[in-house]
Amino acid sequence: MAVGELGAVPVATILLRMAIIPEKPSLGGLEAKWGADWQARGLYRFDRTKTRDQIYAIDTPPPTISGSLHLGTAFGYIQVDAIARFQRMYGREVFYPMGWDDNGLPTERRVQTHYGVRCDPNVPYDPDLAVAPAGKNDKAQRAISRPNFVELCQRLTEEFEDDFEQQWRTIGLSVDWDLTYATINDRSRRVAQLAFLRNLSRGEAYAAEGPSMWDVDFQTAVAQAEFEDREVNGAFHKIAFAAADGGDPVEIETTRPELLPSCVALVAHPDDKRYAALVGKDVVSAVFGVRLPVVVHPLAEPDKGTGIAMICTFGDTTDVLWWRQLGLPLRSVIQRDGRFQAETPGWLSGAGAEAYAALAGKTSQQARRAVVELLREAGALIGEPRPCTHQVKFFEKGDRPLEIVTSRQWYIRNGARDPELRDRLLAAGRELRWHPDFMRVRYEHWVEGLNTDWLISRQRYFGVPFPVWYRIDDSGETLWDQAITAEEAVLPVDPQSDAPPGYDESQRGKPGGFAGDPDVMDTWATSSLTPQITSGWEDDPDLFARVFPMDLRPQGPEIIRTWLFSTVLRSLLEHGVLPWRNTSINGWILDPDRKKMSKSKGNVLGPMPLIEQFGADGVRHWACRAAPGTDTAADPNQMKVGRRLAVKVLNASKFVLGLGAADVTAADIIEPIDRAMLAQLEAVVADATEAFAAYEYHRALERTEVFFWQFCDDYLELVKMRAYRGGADGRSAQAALATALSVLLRLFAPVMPFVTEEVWSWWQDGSVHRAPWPAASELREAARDADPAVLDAAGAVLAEIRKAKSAEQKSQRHEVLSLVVEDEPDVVATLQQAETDLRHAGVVTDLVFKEGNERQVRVQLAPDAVPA
RNA sequence: GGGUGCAUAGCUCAGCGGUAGAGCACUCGCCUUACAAGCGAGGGGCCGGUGGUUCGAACCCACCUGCGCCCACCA
Repeated sequence: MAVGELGAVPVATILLRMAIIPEKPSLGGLEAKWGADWQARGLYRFDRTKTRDQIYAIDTPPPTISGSLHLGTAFGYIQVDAIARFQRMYGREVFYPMGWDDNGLPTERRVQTHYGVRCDPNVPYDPDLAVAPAGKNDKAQRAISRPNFVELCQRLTEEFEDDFEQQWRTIGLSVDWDLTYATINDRSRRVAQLAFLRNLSRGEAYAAEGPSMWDVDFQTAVAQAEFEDREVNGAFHKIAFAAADGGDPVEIETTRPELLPSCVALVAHPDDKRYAALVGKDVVSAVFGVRLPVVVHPLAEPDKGTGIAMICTFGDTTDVLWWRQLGLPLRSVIQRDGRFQAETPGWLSGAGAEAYAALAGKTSQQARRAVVELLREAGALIGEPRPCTHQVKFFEKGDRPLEIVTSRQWYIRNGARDPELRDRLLAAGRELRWHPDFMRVRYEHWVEGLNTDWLISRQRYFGVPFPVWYRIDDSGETLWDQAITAEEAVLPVDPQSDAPPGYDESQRGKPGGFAGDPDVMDTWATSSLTPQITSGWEDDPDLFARVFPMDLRPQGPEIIRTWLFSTVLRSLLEHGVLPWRNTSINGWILDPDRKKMSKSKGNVLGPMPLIEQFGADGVRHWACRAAPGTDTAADPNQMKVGRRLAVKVLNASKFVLGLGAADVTAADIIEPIDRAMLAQLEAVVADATEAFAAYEYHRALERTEVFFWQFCDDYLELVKMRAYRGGADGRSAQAALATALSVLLRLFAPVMPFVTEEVWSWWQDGSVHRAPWPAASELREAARDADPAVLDAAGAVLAEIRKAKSAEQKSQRHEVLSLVVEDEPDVVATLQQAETDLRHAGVVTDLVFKEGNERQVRVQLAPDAVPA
């Protein structure tokens, strides 16, 4: 990308117009003032006449709609906004939509607690249902119909969406609010169903009956990406199995004795000599008396437990693997509600069947105690259970361990069982540009570690339904393998209320009729399509051609395996290309104790109170000081820094623009120190531009900020008097100051949009956010042949003068009677070019330069005035 | 168990092969015609540990320690 060659300002352009400066400039109220102005002007509205090469398209993460905006969320979005603002000023038309992730479980949960209701699909729809927010002590949840429940979900999310939009505007996000979408709206449901049907027709999506991880509280299947391990207390139980041929009993250890009735085999490692003689023989399970084979498998670990384990259907995912590979029978007893089935399983009889009566209807926990008691009575429990802690899989939003339940579910192929697809996904990960680059390996490890296809169906209510129905044969049996799919043109559909093609509603649930698919899609099955949703895929081909594939996907590190991965997958399957060229991964926000902020820890800081205190620019500055992917402490002390900078911008601008000369031009810049300052600024522009273009907004800010403080402390102090005085050399300072101010405001604009816009409005037409990004060429002419050392050398001498005054505890306006500066000849020659400014800035009466070997500055202060 | 990132001043972080930096906090000054929500000056560091590469290491390599995050088949 060519850097810094846009928008050169002709030399003769008038730099300093009449400025209208408020009496007392202040940061107060800038968010409201400019937020409303930008909205009224449509400043960030996307211009869709631009072509793909002129456009910069961002696939903004749709935040989950919750009660209040989290500082960590704001942190990431601010960084992206700085990039968006840079790209816009740099000449790209920015496609910057915002979405709301409002489908799925979090919303259902909120509706349940907010209104005190629960969804019961058997309850009829009530068009006049009146609900009010539940009181604190309302424990009972009223059962309402699915359509009523979904309506409440939509009502609640709309309230939150308005609130969120207001907060984002206050933070200064430059998104185009006309492009807002929600993951549950018609467009999103249409895209999700359309993409699913395409996957289905190409064989990439399929339904299968089989064991899957199941949350017994939510009563839904969950996907691999949503598991998490938690440490729980458990115990090893040593259990004896009798040998069927009357030989020695076999001892196994298990943390889940309640699964004993589900045991289908014992397994040992093929090389384990201890059990070699047993293999191929049968054993009999304790208490339940079921005859079971002893089998071998390489995944059995000789050093775990007793080295021989029981295989149950199903205790963990290894059981599933063994069950599949060894062709074992299915003996599940745990139902979808997490309880042991009421009827006695068919494989139990006699004493085993009697024993089962003690388990029927119980939860896993209750059944465990019952089984331990039965084992103890039967003398099959060897010793007492040994307490231990171990990792158990939970649904990340769940409270009880996941069970494995057999059910019919929808899947999308993700490379877990397809090496060719896996390789394509890995290649895509290498092609994508990651910021920072080390985040790439998280993606690679996830793809390499996948072991099941992506389970996309959920047995929930508020989500995108599968656009599928099933025939019911004449005997009333639902034919699950005979799916009727919706026609693309009519999407979105709800198979619970719409009839499939060729049927009418009266045939629902009847022999010879149809049944709608009862499930909804996992939220990621929709949000993996955000590029397609926003870019008008299939419905607006003109827009699609202009923005897809997009430029940037910003997001958090924890959802690389879900959102990022699934978006790449869907795009690869549907379009054969990456959905975007770059991804930027933000870091975590930690509280000042270095712990990750989370609601459960109660250490969450809201961004709005901080904006009250430090201004949006202050909070934005804090966020933009952090490198992409780097964790940052939420330290209000650091936000003071940004606020201070914003105030400084205000005051320095007031000084420069208050000089009042209306007609200076770049041709007026003649003084060496003025040209030196602009030469240094030229380098700043080049560096900042390069950094921004490489997604290193923090480097751009740092470089600009360091320059700006030096500009204020040294250059501005040195030339102040000359600028006040006017005349040819005064005009030089005025022109240089105006030039620098214009450039600096634009360099700061992406990070601090409010204060820069405020100052810009004092003396420029239009918005700073649509002004051209400063180009090095703007400064090159004025800075030609400059010696940048003049400014540094003069600044160093000024520092010596200040030091002397400080040491004597005198004011900086105190007169210096005599200043003698000795240095090497070329340095002296350089310094002489700034002599007048040095005299004025230091209040020096007598200044002498001497040539010598090393720097020596002698400062003699005037005596205190005798009080009159 | 594997992977990955971090470890520099009291705090938050830059620096990533050539004499230790910034901001905050702290100390001492200063009403100075942009700014007292300001300005100036100052104190403060065996750059986590141990080895190695190099003329030279905060920086490169190896190992170790501590913290965070991601993943793993968890009997």
